[in-house]
Amino acid sequence: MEDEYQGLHLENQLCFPLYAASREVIKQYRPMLDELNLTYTQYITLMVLWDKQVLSVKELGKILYLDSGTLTPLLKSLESKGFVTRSRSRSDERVLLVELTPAGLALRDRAKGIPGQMGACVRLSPEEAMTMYRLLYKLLDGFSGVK
Amino acid sequence: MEDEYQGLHLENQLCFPLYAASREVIKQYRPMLDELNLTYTQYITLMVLWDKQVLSVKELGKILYLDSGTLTPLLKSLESKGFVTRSRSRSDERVLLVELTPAGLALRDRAKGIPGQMGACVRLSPEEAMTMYRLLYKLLDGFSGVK
DNA sequence: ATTATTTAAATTGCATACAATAAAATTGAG
DNA sequence: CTCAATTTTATTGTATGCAATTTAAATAAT
Repeated sequence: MEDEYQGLHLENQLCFPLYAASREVIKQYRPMLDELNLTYTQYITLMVLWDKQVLSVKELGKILYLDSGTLTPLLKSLESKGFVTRSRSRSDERVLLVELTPAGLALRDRAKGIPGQMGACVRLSPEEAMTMYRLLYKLLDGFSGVK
Repeated sequence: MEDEYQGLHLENQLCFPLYAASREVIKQYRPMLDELNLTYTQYITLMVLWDKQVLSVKELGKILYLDSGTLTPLLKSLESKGFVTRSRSRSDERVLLVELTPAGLALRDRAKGIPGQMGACVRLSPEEAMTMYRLLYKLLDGFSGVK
């Protein structure tokens, strides 16, 4: 006796725990990020900038899987907080360059304890975390270009 | 030579591929769900109702990890589309009961191919998918109650 | 029974996400 | 060169997410 709707049960989905876990993890960040006056999306945006210093919206979007519809207001918010500057490229006026300010750079020091704190509240062994990491990237990579 | 900001690199995060993969997976659903006039969140809500038929907002929220701030407008939208009814419980007027309509039930038939289609576009072996599934639930369970 | 507490939804306000469209600048074909 | 196609952001509109507050109903304590 087959259940023709077998696939349509929440507990048989991979997408659902992915979606739920993503949101729960982001919730765990909140108390830490509140102290820095950052949201999670702003935090990962700064994480990219701490590495690169200057970046176009396009490049940022490619790295974060976000488009200008999300990034434009987010970057304006980071700008209003004094963490980044936004300016047009001289060589191509279409391109908006996002650059870290000294205040934005200084935030890195206040944020450096966060990964450790998050690691502590995730109940996965290092091996499990690494396995999940690899599988998540494999899943992500599997979508690229297929759009 | 230690990098004191080692933890603050996007590629060293578990949260980021989780967040990105979740959104990319949900994007893959869109063309299929558009045909049913459903969003992803509405889809998983119906998935619960296809199992239970009647449920309070509270119970639904517990299952989906969502609160009334998200569910109230979502359920009103599903109601306006004719897929669910919303009514107060007789025995406790605080409780709002959500119930599937015949049209909502009928959607299940049009949706039954979706899990298979999604499975096909996820480039993970069954074993990998199962491993990820288990790890995601382990991660999720690790947060319960720690709030 | 009356009041204080608790509980379930709804509401409010803010910040994403993202599709679709628009606007401005650049590039490329003829 | 010149105009059409392309590229990069910005804007618009819709739908979440979620913290915080409010409202209404039920329960508990006295």
